[in-house]
Amino acid sequence: MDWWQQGCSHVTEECSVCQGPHSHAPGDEALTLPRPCAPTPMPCASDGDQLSNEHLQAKRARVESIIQGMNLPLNPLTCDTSGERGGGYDMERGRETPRENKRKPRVPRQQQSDGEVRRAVPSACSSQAQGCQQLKEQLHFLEQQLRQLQEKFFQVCNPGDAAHAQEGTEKAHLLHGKPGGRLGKDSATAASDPLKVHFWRSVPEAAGHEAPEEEEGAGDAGSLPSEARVLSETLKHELAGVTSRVVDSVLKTVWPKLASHLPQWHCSLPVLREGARREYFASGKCRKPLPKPPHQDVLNSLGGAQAEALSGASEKSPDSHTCPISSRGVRKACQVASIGYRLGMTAPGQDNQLLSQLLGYGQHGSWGSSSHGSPSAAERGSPEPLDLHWGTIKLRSSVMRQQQYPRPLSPASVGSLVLLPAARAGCREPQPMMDGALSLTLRYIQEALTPSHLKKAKLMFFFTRYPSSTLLKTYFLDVQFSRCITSQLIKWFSNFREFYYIQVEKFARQALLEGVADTKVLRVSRDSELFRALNMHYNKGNDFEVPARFLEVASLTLQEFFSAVRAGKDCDPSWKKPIYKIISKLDSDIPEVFKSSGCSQELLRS
DNA sequence: CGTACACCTG
DNA sequence: CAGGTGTACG
Repeated sequence: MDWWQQGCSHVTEECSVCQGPHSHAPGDEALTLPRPCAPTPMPCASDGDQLSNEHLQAKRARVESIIQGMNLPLNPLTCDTSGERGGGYDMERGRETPRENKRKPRVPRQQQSDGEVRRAVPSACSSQAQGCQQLKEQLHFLEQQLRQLQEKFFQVCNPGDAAHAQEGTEKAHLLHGKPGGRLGKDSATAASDPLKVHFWRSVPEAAGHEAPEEEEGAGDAGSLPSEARVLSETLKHELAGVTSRVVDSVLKTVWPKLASHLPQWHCSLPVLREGARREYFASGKCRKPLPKPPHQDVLNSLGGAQAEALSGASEKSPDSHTCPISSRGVRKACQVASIGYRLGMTAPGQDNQLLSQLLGYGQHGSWGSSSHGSPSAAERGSPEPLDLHWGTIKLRSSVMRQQQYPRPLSPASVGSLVLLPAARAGCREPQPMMDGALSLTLRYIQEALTPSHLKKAKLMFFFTRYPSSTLLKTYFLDVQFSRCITSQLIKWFSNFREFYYIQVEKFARQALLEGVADTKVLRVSRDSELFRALNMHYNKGNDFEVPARFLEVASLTLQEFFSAVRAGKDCDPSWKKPIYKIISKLDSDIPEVFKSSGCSQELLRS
């Protein structure tokens, strides 16, 4: 139906850069140790000895890699710092002045200066005591995390489990390849299939499933070949050491800030950005080839991710998080996150939250449900704060963006939108389990545009056909603007306009052919064909009440086209320009509700 | 040179 | 809807 090829909203964009590398093991680039063997094929039952030996070797190498990686000096690899760091974008905003060029006569749509940032000042209440308590919890969690990782490793050391793991990986590949897999479905499927669970969910996450394995894994350490034993001991040591170092480092770095500005401490945590995107792609909505599923084994990725997270945590480049785009070399670290794995964790909800922050994973599936020991949580459609609803989006602590301001979602305002479902309280806070102070510190800024943003943009088109980038920034507060994001949004509106003008012109010509004489009769009403076409495009679900003003604009556009064509102006190559100019002045203000960060989310649901 | 835009194309 | 291209600015 649509004039463009349907079926691929390609919402993200920012970095086509990371696509290639997805297919190979992230660990390889990030870590220095070479891997002795390529991922071994499934061992045949027969030559078990040899194979398991190789297996061990490989594993050992990987473990060493992990360790190596962890010890690596916090290399600056968090996404790029190349010239185009996010910081520069604000420069664009000076352009508030409408450019009255010929090309695009812009309407001086004065932005209510009120739109000025209202910083959500973290309540001064964040006392040190509180912060301390939180830190303690975090540390505790980290420890658990570490233990988990160790156990996981031992588990993998066990040949049986190794095969198991691989199998899981393969399954995962299939899952990845399956288009149209929606989050809900994925998590549901995962829940029903142990193997998938094994892969998709954070290791320990499936606390229910894995708990036994953990013990088993730990117990098996004794039965391991001496070689492996040594290895395990070494690993334990290293891990322990690394953890304490990291913890110390983090604390040292963060504590000062913490005292004055509690949320700040997340600033030093890098964000791996690929996860979300992969999620989105996985949903089958992108026409670009899905990023190749991970070809490395679980251990490797665990190591990579872990190392990255850790090193990143102690490195505290304020810019480290700002990698809107490209920078291939540095990207790898991020790519690690694109693999669907999650580090295991046994800790309850709050910790999941933390980890997600640490690793920057876009969480899909539902940690919440598993951490609650209730697999049905996700299925029964009572989304945990972090799950499905937020699943496809890239999460990030807005604190990391000094420019952005934490803005509590406003269900109230969302509700006032003429949208179908009422705002869900659930999406208001990311984390219920978390103690108040901490949860207050977590706000999420998406780094990529999502389908919900698209939808929102379309609705906004009813009000503005020529939004300035400034305006866009004002209305898409929940996205981290980068050059790419901005361009993409601009492009969207450009596409909207294109469609709009094409439609109007079509109907104008049609009217002409039908012998319409009086321009005045050309009115776009809610039941006119033209309106239907437009509404279908920008408001598919018809869940938004199109403002009357838009009808007027459409009418005027129609009339303009009509007269122009009738006057034979369409011979002039640029005969539309005058029309564009006129229309560009008809933008109206966009309702404040669209500023609500919850708005996008709500839109997605309808 | 970078941005924004229209136009064309897939 | 995204890419690509050519144009028109500042």
